[in-house]
Amino acid sequence: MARTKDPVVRSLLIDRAAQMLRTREPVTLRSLVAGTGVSTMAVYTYFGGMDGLWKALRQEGFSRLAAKLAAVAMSADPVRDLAALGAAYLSNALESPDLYRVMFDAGFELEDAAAADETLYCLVRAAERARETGRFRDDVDPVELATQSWAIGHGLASLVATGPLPRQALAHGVPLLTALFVSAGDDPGRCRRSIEQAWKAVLPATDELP
Amino acid sequence: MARTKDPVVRSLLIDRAAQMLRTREPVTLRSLVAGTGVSTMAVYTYFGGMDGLWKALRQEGFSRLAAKLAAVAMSADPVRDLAALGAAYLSNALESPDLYRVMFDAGFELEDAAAADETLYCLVRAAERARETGRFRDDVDPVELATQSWAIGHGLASLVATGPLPRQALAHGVPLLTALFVSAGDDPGRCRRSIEQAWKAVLPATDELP
DNA sequence: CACAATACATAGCATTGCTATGTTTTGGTG
DNA sequence: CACCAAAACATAGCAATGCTATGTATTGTG
Repeated sequence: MARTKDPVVRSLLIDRAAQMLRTREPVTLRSLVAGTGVSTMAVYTYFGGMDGLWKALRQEGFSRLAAKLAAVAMSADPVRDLAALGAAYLSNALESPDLYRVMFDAGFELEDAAAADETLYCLVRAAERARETGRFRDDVDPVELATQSWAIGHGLASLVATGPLPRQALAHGVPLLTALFVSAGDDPGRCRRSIEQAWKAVLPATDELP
Repeated sequence: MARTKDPVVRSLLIDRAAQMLRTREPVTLRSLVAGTGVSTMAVYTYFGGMDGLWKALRQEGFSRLAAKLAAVAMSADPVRDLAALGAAYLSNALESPDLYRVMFDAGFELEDAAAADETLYCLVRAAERARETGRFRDDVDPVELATQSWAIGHGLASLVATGPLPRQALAHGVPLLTALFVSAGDDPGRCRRSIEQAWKAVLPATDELP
């Protein structure tokens, strides 16, 4: 027996905040609602304050990342797929670096932690397939290998997104992932071919080191 | 024919800001100068504003990191030294994670960019030595290998410092660096021994995966 | 229809970073 | 040594920020 929240307002605010991040406008309480017709109180009824908005924005970032990873077509070559997921991760991070920074900001509190797990499990499943098809050794733990791939991807994405490394440095992902997958048991030549193939399909712009 | 700045005040403010970061107190203009006897204007005469303070704080973070890396004793085993530098990097980042986050915040503007280069050159020199002593192949570019080591270290440090991974995940550095250095030509068994030796000397707390 | 719970709008508060204004110190110069 | 201008220093006040308190309007339910 009360008024119900309008989900349109909620997603409108999140989308607008993401857009303001992309255009580098400072996202403040008043600038966020300016022009939308809603008042500042909306941020409190829907998110409980600015902190809640940032948390929801992190969630949105992980949801978009999960969608990008889910859109990567799996093939008969699980190592290629693993590299394609890594390249998609980098592509997503560099496509909207400010949202990526927000995703990994302090606290790392998410409304739904399953979204972050989902992104990791994409990698875990590909690693499992690589082990089942004999590309990786039997003693390789898919979760650990996926975590290590994540560390490589996040390291490159973060260093490029925050400035110290240029965009072309993303190409370091090829030798790094090759080294990791070869250490997991894959044949060096075959591994390199799988990875380079995936890289050019997903990150065609940055396929050469400076 | 004017008054000169007192360098003591400058370093006092930087040290106090670093201390407040460590104790998780919010670093604001007024809270920073509270209790120090100096007024808020000091932040403007010495740093030109809060942005300048953050920039100086980034510089301080890189200076401390450079000191930590310089304190790592070099040995006759360049691969061990390279791993020891990586472990020291992780150790420094996790010792004061808030300062580490500030170092890689937006913009990445430094007062003296040479400090950041210095940290990378520590790794480059070790990689060069590894190549000269035959541990790495001749076609290995020391700068590229150092950059790739940096990406691994930053990825792990960032994921642990911001929350998603637990402290024990730093141990992933061992298999990751091993994979990278083996891909550079080092003998697998010898490489693993060199890295584990360095790891236990610098990061004795986190030498096992969960 | 009536009511109460909740969304929504407005106004005001404490705090933030910053600037304008005045005061004091100090380093070079005749 | 006396002078003075330039710069450090102190204080007050401003616009903007996030938040809360208060009042109004809306709507789902009995």
